[in-house]
Amino acid sequence: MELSTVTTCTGFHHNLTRSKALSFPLIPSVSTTSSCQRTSAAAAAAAATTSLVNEPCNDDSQPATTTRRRPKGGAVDAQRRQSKSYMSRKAAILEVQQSPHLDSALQRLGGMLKVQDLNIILRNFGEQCRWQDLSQLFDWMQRHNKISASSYSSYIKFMGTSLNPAKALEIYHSIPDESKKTNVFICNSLLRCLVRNTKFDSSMKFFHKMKNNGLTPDAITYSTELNYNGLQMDSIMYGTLLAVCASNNRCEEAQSYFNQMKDEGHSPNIFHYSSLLNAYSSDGNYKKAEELVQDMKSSGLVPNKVILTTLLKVYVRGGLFEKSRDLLVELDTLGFAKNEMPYCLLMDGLAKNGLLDEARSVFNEMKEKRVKSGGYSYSIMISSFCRGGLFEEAKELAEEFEAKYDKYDVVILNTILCAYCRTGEKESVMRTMRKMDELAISPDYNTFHILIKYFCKEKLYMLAYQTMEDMHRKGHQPMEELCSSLILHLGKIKAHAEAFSVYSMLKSSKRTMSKAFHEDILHILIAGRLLKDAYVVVKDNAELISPAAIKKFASSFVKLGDINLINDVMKVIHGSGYKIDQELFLMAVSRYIAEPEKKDLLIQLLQWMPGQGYVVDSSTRNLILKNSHLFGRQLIAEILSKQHMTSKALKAQ
DNA sequence: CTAGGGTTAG
Repeated sequence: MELSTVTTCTGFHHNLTRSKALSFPLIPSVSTTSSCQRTSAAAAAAAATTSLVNEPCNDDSQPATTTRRRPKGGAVDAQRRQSKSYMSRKAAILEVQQSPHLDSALQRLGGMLKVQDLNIILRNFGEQCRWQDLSQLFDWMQRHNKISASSYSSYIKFMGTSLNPAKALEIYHSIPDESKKTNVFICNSLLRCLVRNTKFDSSMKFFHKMKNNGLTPDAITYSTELNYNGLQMDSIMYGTLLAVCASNNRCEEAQSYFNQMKDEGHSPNIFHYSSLLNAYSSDGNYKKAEELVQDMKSSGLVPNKVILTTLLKVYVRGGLFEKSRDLLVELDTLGFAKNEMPYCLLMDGLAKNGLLDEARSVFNEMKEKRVKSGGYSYSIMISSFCRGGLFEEAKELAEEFEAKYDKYDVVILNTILCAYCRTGEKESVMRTMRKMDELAISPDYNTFHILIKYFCKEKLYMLAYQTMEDMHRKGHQPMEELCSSLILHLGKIKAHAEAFSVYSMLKSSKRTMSKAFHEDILHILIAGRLLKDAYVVVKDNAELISPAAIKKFASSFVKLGDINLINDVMKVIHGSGYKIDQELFLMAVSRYIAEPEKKDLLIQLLQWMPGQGYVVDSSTRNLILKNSHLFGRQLIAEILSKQHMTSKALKAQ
């Protein structure tokens, strides 16, 4: 019955893919390829890639001097001499690195070492986190004037990793050579150090908990470019730092850098004010924001479009919609509201505070004024309508957007896709997916999420499953709720292996998993007779599974599972605290009697039992005795008598 | 060369 859904689903799947030769990476490969075939193909591809990648590595592992350059004639001698000096320096490098008394080692060997040799040692100390030695060596290098730009760069970099930005700044300011101060490597190192150190929760600053937000490359790029131009290093670097803090909601750090730069005698420019203002927007701190704008005005700077728009953002985030509206009017009068940005800020804020009607009227007002839109406002309104449950209106707006504009990115496509999915416009959903494919816009986490939810709603569970597989392959981690509902549906349509695959995807991701999850998949695996997988689930999560489910699993496994694993299963469930009952022992014994060539396993089971406090009951005992010729009468008699003694001892207690 | 906007979430 329920399998008909799968057929429908495959049909739809065909419809979906037939229209074009598809590069759309989201659409699962045609149903003739089973998931496991695809997996092995992927594995083969991966293996091929690996071997390609590894080959040059093998070459590299050969001794470089013998296979690489082979100088001819007189060059050989020169190289030999060079090598000789290099060899002795190399030995000295090692000795300094390994010496327990760094100072005396430097006194003895420092003289023969070149700056680049000392840099090697410096980097070695840094990589080994030998901060004490690192500072000591750097000190020595400074004092003996054996120092290069590369030394500064490395040292500052390691001050970043050892979470000492203050020291890094101190060193940077102590550089005597002006040209070194604008050296691109040194500046990048310093910036990296500072940026890294702003990623710490301000309250936890001294506890050094790293957070990753991927902003470093931008900062490095900025710093690289600005160094080539050699302009106003400090001021601009502070600008970058403030921007980084602001966009990471690091209000306090932004504040402290702002103060620090003032302390150092730099007067903040409009960029610095703007970034700090933006930092205040994250918690809607309008009091501080207004103070800052006042401060800025009294320093002689006139608020420009960016400042006023950012202030609007502060008001919106603070939920001050009266002030926001007034400011928008002001922006408009000043000619600063010619594009949609300030309207977007307000609309989004209104809608997210449940004021959908007001958001709509701002949107209409904006359209009446013929304000230029790049599609952002549509994106905001369509998703707001979806959030508010106004799916028809969302769909109409999506259609309006498609009719009016021809500019797409992954966000607007996700937004309209969501609108069409919520209203169940199958044709429009497919058209949007095709559009994504044609425009070579690759689906992201949200695209997958929207589609999987849609396929589930349409009861196209296999399609939902294939989409989730794709999602997983692309490295996105699906949400637990989505996985759990899909797993239950796959179980119901008897797609047991697929359900288990979804379970495995979630398990391999870093997401948390609710306790009930393991038991849910266990029931599905038992129903699908996938008992080996069920065994793995039980083995790994026995303490999270109820005794009732363990019992169900155990009796299924002992009855129908791999006979070679029955004893292992017994040990695992016993080990988890489950008390094995007589029924289960009887079942196991019956399996072994039916397959006498597994007699060793029966013997092992019977020998294992007394140690765990188990003995067979009389009916199982009789069954064994009746068949003892299959197993060796003598041995059986011995084992059973031992069990009998254990039983007596247990009763006596 | 440093500043401001949107997509999920039952």
